[in-house]
Amino acid sequence: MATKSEDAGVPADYDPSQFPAFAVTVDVVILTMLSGALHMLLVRRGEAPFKGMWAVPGGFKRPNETLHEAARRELAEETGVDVPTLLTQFGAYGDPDRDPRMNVVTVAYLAVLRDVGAIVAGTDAADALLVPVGDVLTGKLDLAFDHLQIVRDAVERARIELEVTGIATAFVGPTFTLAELRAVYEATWGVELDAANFRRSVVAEDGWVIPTGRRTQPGPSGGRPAELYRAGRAWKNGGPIHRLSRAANQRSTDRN
Amino acid sequence: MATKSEDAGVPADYDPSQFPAFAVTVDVVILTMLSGALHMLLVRRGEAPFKGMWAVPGGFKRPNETLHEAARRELAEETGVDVPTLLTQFGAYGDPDRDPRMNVVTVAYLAVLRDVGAIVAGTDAADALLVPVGDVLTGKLDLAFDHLQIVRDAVERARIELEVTGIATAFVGPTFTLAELRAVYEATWGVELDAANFRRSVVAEDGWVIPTGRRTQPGPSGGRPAELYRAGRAWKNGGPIHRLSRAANQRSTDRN
DNA sequence: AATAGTTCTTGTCTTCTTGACCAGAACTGG
DNA sequence: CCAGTTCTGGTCAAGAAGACAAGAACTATT
Repeated sequence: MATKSEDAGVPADYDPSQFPAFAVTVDVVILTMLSGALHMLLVRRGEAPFKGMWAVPGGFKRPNETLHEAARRELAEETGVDVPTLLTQFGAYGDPDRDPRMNVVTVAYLAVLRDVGAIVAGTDAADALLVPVGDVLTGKLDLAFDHLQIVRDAVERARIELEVTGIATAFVGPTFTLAELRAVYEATWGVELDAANFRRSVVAEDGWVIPTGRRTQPGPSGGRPAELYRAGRAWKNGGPIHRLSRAANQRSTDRN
Repeated sequence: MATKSEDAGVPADYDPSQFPAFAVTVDVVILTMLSGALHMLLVRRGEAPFKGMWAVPGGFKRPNETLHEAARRELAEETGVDVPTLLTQFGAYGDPDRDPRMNVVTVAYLAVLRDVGAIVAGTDAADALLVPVGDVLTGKLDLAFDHLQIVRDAVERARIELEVTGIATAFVGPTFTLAELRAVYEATWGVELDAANFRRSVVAEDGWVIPTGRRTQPGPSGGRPAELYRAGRAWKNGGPIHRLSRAANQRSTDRN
């Protein structure tokens, strides 16, 4: 492959058989819901470059593991969680200058967890931190390397996954109210959804959520107690809630 | 990052600072429409391993180029086309045994072209070939390395791109009939669409296709001559045609 | 030239989904 | 007991999607 040599911009002395060596790392963007807002896990770098800065957790891929195994290992090392509800590869990053030391290509994964707060605090509270995703995206908190771009892509991917796989139940606890579930969509998509219509769509999707029969204690502000549900089966494609209505679709042309 | 060492399965003597070296390659799955069916470009391998077998075109990433630049270079080397209508990264593959010689991590790109047939024939007809994607997916034609999986993922990505970006016009020529455009959807998704309803949806999406006023010559079997359109602007999210109707959505649970 | 066959285009009709909104139910606190 | 809050259930209208029929414009055949 690539045996033609007359193309412009290709150095004549370039010999593909002497391939250049790269370091390969795996970075894992860990998302979770915390008090109604989307949060992510960051770690503080202990070494140069970018020593002391916050970064997405990650590390070198080992020769005898797959990329997915490497991502799972990194996730377990950072949080102790070994079976994430969602662990998806969403991008590879290999700009020549992304690491000042050497040529590093990183493969980025998205993990969605529930109750990561307590876990993280117990594991490595000193140099790990859960921050609102908004603080990262707005630049209030700046990250090492090209990790800002990686986080941007991760969030965009999470938005898509939410729509096409209906993975919202991955964000919440083992039992949840429909209001909690709705908050996942609202925080991730930055929209407001009508509670009544949301309920109708969700329960209509047969088998996606299962009523437990129990109820919550109402919050301090009162209100009717909500019914508790647990997650049913997930969808391969097509969750119950959709971001772009057909009408809004027309108008979404002139956004961004 | 990854400074904890008490986790199970982590060799105690593992030192991340001595990172292992990988070769990084870029593979480009090139899709196009040919006589109503989805086709892809394959090249014959000239060297071991898998010498003589068909494979997805690709090659080593160079230290001073980005992954995207590498993909574009490979595409140009294989087809001579330098400005593809779509060039999207869709996956990274790094299983330890995917290349028997050494540790190779490959980053895979999807390119969608029009009129690639003539171009390819003129460039390197000897060891390049346009084959129906179906022949690859069904295993009628088997590929080197893990390229079958890469092609599977590429096609799945193309299906999604078709829906969310409305990139169908990338497959057809500079001017086209709505029947040709419909064939893109039908071939990619494996469905049949009602011609009347398709037309209605497409022209309703203001600015997506632009009528030229001209008409085609009818085919040998007669028929009313079709109006010719050219591509308008593309969509960032939400094309005019959608794969999963809400009703079909319910039933798509038990597929695959 | 008349007719049949093919393909593209236009129009109608029904069904389903979506979004908006209202009212009742079940709780809290004063 | 009452106001405030939150959840649940219902109605209603606008819009989209799919099925289908019919007309328009061409080729080929008789």
